[in-house]
Amino acid sequence: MPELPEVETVRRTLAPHLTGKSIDSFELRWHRTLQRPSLNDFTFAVVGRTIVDVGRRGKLVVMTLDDRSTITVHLRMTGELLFLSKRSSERDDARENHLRAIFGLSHGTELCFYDTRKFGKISWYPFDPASGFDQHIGLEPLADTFTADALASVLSTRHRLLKPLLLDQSVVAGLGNIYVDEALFRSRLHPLSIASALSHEQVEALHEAIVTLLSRAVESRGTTLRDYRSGLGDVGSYQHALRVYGTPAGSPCPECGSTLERLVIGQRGSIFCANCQVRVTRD
DNA sequence: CACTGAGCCTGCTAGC
DNA sequence: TGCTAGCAGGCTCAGT
Repeated sequence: MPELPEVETVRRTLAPHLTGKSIDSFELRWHRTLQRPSLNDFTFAVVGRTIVDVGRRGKLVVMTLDDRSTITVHLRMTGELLFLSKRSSERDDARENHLRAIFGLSHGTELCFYDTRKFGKISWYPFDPASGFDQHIGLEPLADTFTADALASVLSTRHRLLKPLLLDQSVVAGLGNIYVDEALFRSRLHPLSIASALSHEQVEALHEAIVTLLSRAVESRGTTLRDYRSGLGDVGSYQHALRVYGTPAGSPCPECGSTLERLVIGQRGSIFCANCQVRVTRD
């Protein structure tokens, strides 16, 4: 499942190939992949424009066009954005039925959006600093502005369970189930802790864990458990560095050896060590 | 404000 | 071997 490091890797691999290319055509093969606006309006807005930047905000890939409007792509669970240097002839025939959208680009290239489970979304937003695509996106964990104090200020007012709060994209952007479980394990915090009850030292440990984890995962070009590929089709390698995610409940904790537990918290499977990870509930 | 559950989807797997 | 039921997961929306 692509989270921040995977999306950042997609962005980095696509950027040199997409920047400066113009969009010659757009083909939509699954209508719900296009979130907004309508197909007619989307096509009118993007065809003929040039891509001037490929950025990222949280888990969104953000392509800025020459009129400052933006195309955003959310990969959700199984989405893949692949750049192909030879239009259609390089496509994988076996996956043709998972191909949801195709941007025909200049120089005979194309950008394909594959998405097995059809959860991924493509949107277009006109340039508008007052109501852009990122109105409800929270702190950006790899930005300079993401400090321990900034994290403390968003946690301190929230009387919510820590894990669902960290998964909330309007609070911190880019974390998903894998990196939240890993960050909580590394910072020795129990997923059922109450966010507002954390001490400043505990927030600092959590901040340090998030930043270190995401930075290293980006360096490893992301985590490939099953579907994830970069913009050029390569797998990541951070799955080898995961400490608890993907481990079956009942396995020994890699830190203390006691039994790892699994709970469903906020409708998400969660793996943790009740011995290492302290449950902070006193507010 | 915080939380829960349904819905969106398909492929994999456990169990028969 | 072949079948089915259940699970996985990010996010949105409706309801409590």
